[in-house]
Amino acid sequence: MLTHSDWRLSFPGLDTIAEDASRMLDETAQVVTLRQGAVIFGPGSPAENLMLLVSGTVRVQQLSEAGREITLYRVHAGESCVLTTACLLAFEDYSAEGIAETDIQAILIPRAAFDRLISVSQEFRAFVFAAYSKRITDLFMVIEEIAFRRMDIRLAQKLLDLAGGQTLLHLTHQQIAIELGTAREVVSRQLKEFERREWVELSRGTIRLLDTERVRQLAQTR
Amino acid sequence: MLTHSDWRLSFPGLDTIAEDASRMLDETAQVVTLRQGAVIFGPGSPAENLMLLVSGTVRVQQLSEAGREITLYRVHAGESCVLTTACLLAFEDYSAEGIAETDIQAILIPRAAFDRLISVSQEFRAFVFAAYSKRITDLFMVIEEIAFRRMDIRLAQKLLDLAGGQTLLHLTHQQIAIELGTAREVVSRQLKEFERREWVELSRGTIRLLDTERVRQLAQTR
DNA sequence: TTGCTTGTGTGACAAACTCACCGACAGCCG
DNA sequence: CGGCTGTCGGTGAGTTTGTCACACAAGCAA
Repeated sequence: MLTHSDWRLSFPGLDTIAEDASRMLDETAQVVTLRQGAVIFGPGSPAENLMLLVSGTVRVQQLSEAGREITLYRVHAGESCVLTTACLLAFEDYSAEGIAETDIQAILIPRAAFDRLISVSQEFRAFVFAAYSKRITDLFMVIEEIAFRRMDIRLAQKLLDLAGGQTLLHLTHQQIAIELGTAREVVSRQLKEFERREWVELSRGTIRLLDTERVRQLAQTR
Repeated sequence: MLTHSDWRLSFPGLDTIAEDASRMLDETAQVVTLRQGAVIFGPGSPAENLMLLVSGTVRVQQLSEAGREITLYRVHAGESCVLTTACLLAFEDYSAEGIAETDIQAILIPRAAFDRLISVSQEFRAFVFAAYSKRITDLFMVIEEIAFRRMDIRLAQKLLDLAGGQTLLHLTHQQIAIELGTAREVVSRQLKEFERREWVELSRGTIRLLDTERVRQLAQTR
């Protein structure tokens, strides 16, 4: 008997959930679609739901008072935006914000249902805490990177990440600067240096990777 | 009827816990005492318990491969070390480590009991998620600071924090550098500058605050 | 005393950030 | 087509922060 909720199959850990909890999920979860650029949560608009991302990606970023930004992590399809749940249950406001990087499809589980599910289902608890664990270690990595790693290495790494196997990147230097939490000029200068070494080719709004191997070597430098 | 477990009174949120959960806490929780300097969790020794700190403080720090360190946050009496619980349930290893900064007394709640309590008690859930919320916002603040704030401002702030109302600080420059995730020389130079301005008086292993007001003014600069 | 460990001071240089400004490019509109 | 406008990228100059190397001072023990 197949329900309309086969979306659950794409969330490792939720597919094996017990019968009663499963029904509860089906009854309370609602599917939503959001356009690229939509602000999912942020200062002033606290999260009211646990969000499970079915398709698309969400970028979570931190804003500084001076107007600078840094990308903390991304939520991909099959993952959940759990950090909001802490605030979801603790009623505390967030200083970070989540933005739909593409059009997205997501499942929303309201606060009350989340609490009930946590209570009822061991599998759901495991799912939630595993997601927590991943996010928190992500945050630790971000801290380690900005505190201890050189910009050129971080930039090389980020280029590879954002390229995702492709060789063509459609990004402005400013966008990359936000990814790394640095200034646009720093990115421009580093990219120019990479271009001098013939690792990349630059043109307005795009970066072409010419020598992925060299870039990877730099990225893996400790 | 007073049980041996009045420690619970010092944990806001656990004092009002329901009868059955309360009993479960009493039965499974064990009190431990640890000496200053003890490593509570860290790479290689994953946390096996939720820890509630009755007295003393725990410093949680991140180590870099290059051997540098940064203090992420502190757990004080009446707080819990929840971030370990994520890993506790998700079985994932930690890249940070927790160190007893003083002799400490703590309550340990084993993994299985933690899971049961989460399931059974709404109050316990609220307690845990509130603790999560606080830690995560702490981490966000750390990220904002190291990414965007000037060292002199951060140093001023840290001096006030560590002084805690006193005017005498027994710390080496190296220890402060670890707090801020920077190099010892940077701290030395900044402190020397503060001394030239007659905000502090330096001597081997101690710092005396002379003009707390000026230091506070700098710390509050945006 | 002498020697050892640990903590601090400092100069020189490299990396990163800030500020100011300029020119190049794309899109749009007359 | 030409000119306007907003965005994007390049660059020099000055400051802050991080790195390296080393010198010196304070405390402690033999």
